[in-house]
Parts: sequence; structure tokens; C-alpha cells
Amino acid sequence: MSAPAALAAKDPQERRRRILAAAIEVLEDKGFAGTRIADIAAVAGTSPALVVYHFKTLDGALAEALGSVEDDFYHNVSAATPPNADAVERLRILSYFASVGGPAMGTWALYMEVWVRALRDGGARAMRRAVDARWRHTLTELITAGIDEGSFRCVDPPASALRLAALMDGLAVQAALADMDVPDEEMNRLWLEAAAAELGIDRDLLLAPVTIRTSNKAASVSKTASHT
Amino acid sequence: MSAPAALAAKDPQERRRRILAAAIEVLEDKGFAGTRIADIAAVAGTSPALVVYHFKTLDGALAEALGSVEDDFYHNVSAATPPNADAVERLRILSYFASVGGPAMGTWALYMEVWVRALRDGGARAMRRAVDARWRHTLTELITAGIDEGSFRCVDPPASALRLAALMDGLAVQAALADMDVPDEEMNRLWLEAAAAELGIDRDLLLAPVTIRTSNKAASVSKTASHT
DNA sequence: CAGAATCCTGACTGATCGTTCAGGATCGGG
DNA sequence: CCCGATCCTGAACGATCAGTCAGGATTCTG
Repeated sequence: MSAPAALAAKDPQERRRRILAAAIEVLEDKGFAGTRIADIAAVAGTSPALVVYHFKTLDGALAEALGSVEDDFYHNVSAATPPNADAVERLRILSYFASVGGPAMGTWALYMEVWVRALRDGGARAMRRAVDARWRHTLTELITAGIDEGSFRCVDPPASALRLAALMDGLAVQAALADMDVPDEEMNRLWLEAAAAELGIDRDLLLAPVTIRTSNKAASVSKTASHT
Repeated sequence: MSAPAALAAKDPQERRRRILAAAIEVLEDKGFAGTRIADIAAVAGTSPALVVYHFKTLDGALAEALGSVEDDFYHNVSAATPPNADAVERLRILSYFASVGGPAMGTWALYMEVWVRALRDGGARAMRRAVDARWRHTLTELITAGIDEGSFRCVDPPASALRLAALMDGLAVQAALADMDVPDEEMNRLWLEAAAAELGIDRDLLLAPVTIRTSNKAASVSKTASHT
């Protein structure tokens, strides 16, 4: 419902990419259960048959869309991270992008659906495992880097990563469903406070106002995460 | 797939109750998306048409099943609570029944599905709101009772109830999905520790081993929640 | 430019399921 | 015993979709 259907791409690969983008859009809009091949085709401005032609099956398309969303997340994070950033800054950036109030809204809803599917579907379970492992690995690596720099204190990085990841999930559920309580904006702060306690970081240092550079198309939007 | 289909009940109301029980069983087994009228009918040992006759629609049946599950939870809790129980004991009992490792496993999966549905479906959103409100009200009332007894210290009972409820949700997600980390048995302990901190209760008092009397059919099962 | 590979489409198929319906069984009250 | 209400059933309807297929258009290759 956003792309002008008339604009057909010449390059087949570009067409494929558009379908994938359409799949992501519909997925975030209607969820797994509500996504139809016809919807994706309509948003992409093509025929349902072409979706099947490129992705062989609906589940295949959705799985690839999900993987694409995950890759985008890490890409955005690394694009926003200056080469010389220290561990504290990297932690802040990570928290910003992962927060529901941040750019990842909608993505969390997708992951929640994956969780539910993982209860019964083997493929979804494997996907969740992989996503979780990558996320915890990222945190663990960041923590050990912080220790090496001398700015973090932590006896068991993988365990701390697990706890912090779990907390983030719980907060995300609350924030995504909150009808009014647990405001989105608080998520970032709540998580960083917990991280400060977990990693022995000076609370004020971690929560100090920062500017995150996001590399969005066109203008480079910047947002300040201020400490209430 | 548990009830002998041949045993037909004479009383129509009893028949209806069996169908409801069948709906719960199938729901916990296959989830919302996977539950078919035919499945419920098969488990209940009747025809699909009778399911519709009694509940008018599949969604109606599922909604009533969900409500029944919730009622059962509170019924079980109050049945296991001695009339003279103090706030600390009531808190322990509540935690036991709500823990994923406890009797509520399967129920948590259902609620997770409700959460996801609540993202898009108005009815599910209302249901979640109601369930959440009842749960937080129960916690708030318990907290104020503990304050009156002089065993809890807490400046803002509703806020503490909110935080503890949120933590329980987050832990439930982790435990329900945990392939190995976050063992079920730890949930009870983790939550009680947090409650002890939140409510200013002596940690050892709250975590001391107890025996919960469950009023199950046939033998009265008892389980000791031991503090590692 | 010819032929093949790739890309694309509309029309169709086949399967799944919620729900309806016409009527049969059962039961309770008068 | 009779009659209406309630309870119950098998069969069928109709809607929804994922995926197929035969063939047309376009692009690539030699």
C-alpha cells in the first residue's frame, strides 16, 4: 500500500527485492497468520504467481523476509557505530536500536510471533535459536571487549549476556503490548540501568545523553536519548 | 485424544462441558491457529455440528475455553490456600501456580498466543487487558494485605504489582522457549527473589522450602519447592 | 537474427474448513 | 400419550487460498 504499483522494474533481481520488501511490509502489518500471497503481490505490484515463482513457497518468502529483517538490524547498528567507538558507546547504540521505542518497533512484534510459532513449529524453533544465539554472541563479545578496555566488570560474560537478553525480551513484550503502562521511551533507560548494574558501569556514564547517527535514506535523522 | 469417545453423556450440559474441556485440550496442544472444530469434536467424541450448536462459532468456543482456563487458575490457587494463610505464604502459593515449571505450563503458551493476537485483534486485546487487570489486582491486594500485616514494606503497591507482573511475563517467555537455558524450576525462585527485594521481605523467609497442597482429582499431589 | 533460457501472467485446480440446513432422536410437561 | 422444545447428526455449501500450468513476453547468447 505504499509503492506505486505501476512502476515496474526492469531488472528481475530488483523485482525480486521489491517483492521481498513487500513481504516484510505485509508481515509487519498483518502478521504471519494474516499474510497472503495475494497481499504481497498487490503491494509489490505484481501477480501472485510471480511471488511463487521467485520464492517457491509462501513460507519460503516469509522466512527470507525474516532473515532480511534481522540482517538489516545488524547492518543498521554497525552503520551507526563509529570505527573508534568504545564499549560503552557501542552498548548505548545497541540498546537504542533494540528498544521497542526505537527503529525496531514492528520488528519486535515479528519476533514475538516467531516465539509463539517456535512452540510448535520446528523451523520456527530453529530460526529463533539462531537469532537468539547471534544476539547473545553480540552481547557477549561486547562485554568481553568492555572488560578488556577496563570499563566493564563482569565475572561471567555469557551469563550476563543471557540475563540482559532475557530482560530485553521481557521489556519488549511489555512495551509492545502496553496499552499505556511501560511507555516505550522508558525501555531504553530501564535496560541500560540494568546493564549498568550487571556490568559494573558507572550509571551516569551509561545514561548520559548521546546522539545516535542513523544512516537512513535521504536525510540523516538523529535522535537524542535523554536521561529523564 | 484422551477421553474415550464412546462414553456419551446423557446430560446436555455435561456434554457441553466435555466439549469445552476438549477445546482446552486441543488449544493447549495445537494452539489457536491449529485448532479445528473437527479436532475438538473428535476429542469430545461428538460431531463438529454439535460444537457449533453449543458455542455458535469456533471463536466463541475458544474464547470461552480461555476464560475457563483463567478461572481454573484462580480456583486452584484459592483451593490451595489455607484460610489462615498469611501474605508471605499466599505469595509463595501464587508464585508456585504461576510458574511455568508449575501446573500452569501450557497455560503460558496460550497467553503468549493471546499477546500476539492482541497486537492486531481487538477482541484479544480486550481479553488480555482483562486478564492482566485481574492479575495485577490480585497482586496489589496481596501486597497491601502484607503491608497491613507488617510483613511487607512497599511505598506504591500498584507499581510494585506492575513490575512483578512484567517480570513474571518475561520469565515465562524465556522459560517456555528455553531450549536449555533458564530452566523451568528456576522461575519460581527468580521471581520470589525479585519479590523479596521489591517488597522488603526477608529473602530466606520467602524462599524457605514449603509444601503446596494441590487439590487434584484422585491423589492429592504435593510438591516441595526447595531453595537451591 | 535465431533459438534458448529466463521471466512473467491469468486462469485454473484441489484441498481445507467454518458454517448451514433439513430432518431425526430424545425428553419434559400437560 | 402427545406435542413442542431441546438436542443432535450427516451431508452439503461456499469461501478462501496456496500452489500449478500452459503459454506469452522478454532477455540473453552464440
